[in-house]
Amino acid sequence: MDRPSAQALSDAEVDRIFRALADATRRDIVRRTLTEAITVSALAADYDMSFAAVQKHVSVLEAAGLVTKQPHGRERLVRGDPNTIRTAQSLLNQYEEIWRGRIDRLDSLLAEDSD
Amino acid sequence: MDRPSAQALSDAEVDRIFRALADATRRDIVRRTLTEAITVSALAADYDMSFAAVQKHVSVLEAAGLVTKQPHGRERLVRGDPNTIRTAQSLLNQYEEIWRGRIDRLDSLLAEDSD
DNA sequence: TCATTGCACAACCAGATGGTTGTACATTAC
DNA sequence: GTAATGTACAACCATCTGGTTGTGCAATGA
Repeated sequence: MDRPSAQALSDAEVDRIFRALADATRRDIVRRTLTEAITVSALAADYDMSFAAVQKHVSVLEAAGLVTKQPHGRERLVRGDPNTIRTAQSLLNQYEEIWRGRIDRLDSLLAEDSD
Repeated sequence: MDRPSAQALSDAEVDRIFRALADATRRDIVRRTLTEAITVSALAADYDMSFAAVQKHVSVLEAAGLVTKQPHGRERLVRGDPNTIRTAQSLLNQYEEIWRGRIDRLDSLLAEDSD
């Protein structure tokens, strides 16, 4: 089995998820916002780059579905989305299963041989 | 627990792994080479791009550790590396655990309240 | 031997990425 | 009311990315 399974993602969506994860600052933002919602400016305060740069990182994460942004007065609360993380996990699981499938095939080959 | 755990990867290494996965052609190459070793030219035959382009994709995957290239006469056998897949999985697991940790903390808060 | 095949590598190009600064605007604080 | 804060967004820039073509060379096949 493969999990309740995310409904067929397009290549572009998968691209966006992995690409969003391929940056240390963005991974850090995900990490921090998984435990609690944090405003963009509170996030930005901890990185050695401009507010606008952090804003861009957040928007890349948002486009990938890894975080959501919720308006709260003039602030925007950023929260990590565990569902998209699980989507990525299940994608990687598929590769591992393909690999395990190969092993199974080798096994049955051996079984045939010993017939 | 977290798996036998990959030995501390640098940010750059993690970047490379996720970046390599953020391209549909490269994901397809990984998929195909997990079940059997395939030469670069055999891989290239199935994509609508030049041999050199596929060569580049393979080298991105190789730099990320997602495939290995083994010389075999004038050919190069490409095989997917399940270990690096598992490394990526365990990275994603960490995020899920962080999220679960948040839940646990909420639970203990509730527990305190009911004291 | 010599043509063909498989690969490596360099140069080049358009477009994406990751950063910057600057401007504008809504919300909150004083 | 006015200043300060938090965000959005555009323009700009250097570098990276993903493709191309072309050249060279080693291994294989005829």
